[in-house]
Amino acid sequence: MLNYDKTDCRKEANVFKALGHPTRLWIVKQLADGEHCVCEFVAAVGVDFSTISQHLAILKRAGVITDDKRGKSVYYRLTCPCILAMLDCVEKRT
Amino acid sequence: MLNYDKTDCRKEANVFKALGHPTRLWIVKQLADGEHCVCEFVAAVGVDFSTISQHLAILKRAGVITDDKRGKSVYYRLTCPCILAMLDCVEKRT
DNA sequence: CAAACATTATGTTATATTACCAAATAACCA
DNA sequence: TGGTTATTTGGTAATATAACATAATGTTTG
Repeated sequence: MLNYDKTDCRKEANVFKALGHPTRLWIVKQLADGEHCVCEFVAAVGVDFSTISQHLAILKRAGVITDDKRGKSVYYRLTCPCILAMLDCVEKRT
Repeated sequence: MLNYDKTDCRKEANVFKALGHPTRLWIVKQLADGEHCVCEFVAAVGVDFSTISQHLAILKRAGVITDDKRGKSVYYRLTCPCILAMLDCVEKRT
């Protein structure tokens, strides 16, 4: 007999939700090879600084990425390599 | 230099988006051990048949699950075991 | 074939997300 | 210090999603 607890999967679902946006997923993929700065993302994606910043905040809140302020710039990187395995899994099926 | 193609990650992001809802993620977890029928989910979650069916359709469209009609019921199962590795990765970090 | 059951589709409303702008904050340099 | 660059925050409008009720479709079984 299956048993559902509403609060059970909320936090975990949030990680997937964070990855569930084309721009955010792209950002995560770029971080696979190493850290990047916010301005690089802004230049490549071609949206407002604030939009990228908001996407980064969502990924950070979900625990997928972490940041590091050096000089004038903020650099982001993945918190854990298993994220990459997840990407591989999804790439294989699409 | 980073390069962003808008259509690039859309389909892959859709897989994550499908998993990014508490009820849908719970459903996927239940399928980890083997197939289940729609009516089992409805009974456990306590929402409308149509709501569960809609969630299942989203997961199916994303390619995460597949269905199999036998007798009066429709049984769902995961399309690929690597989904489970993704769940493990996320569980470890939450 | 028709009744009964299981699932899907449609329309609607409440809520959540997205992206932009403008303003605030922070770090460096002249 | 004052100016410039890099980033975050808050407000807002357009769009997307979620959940429900109800209607429609499809299958099995009598």
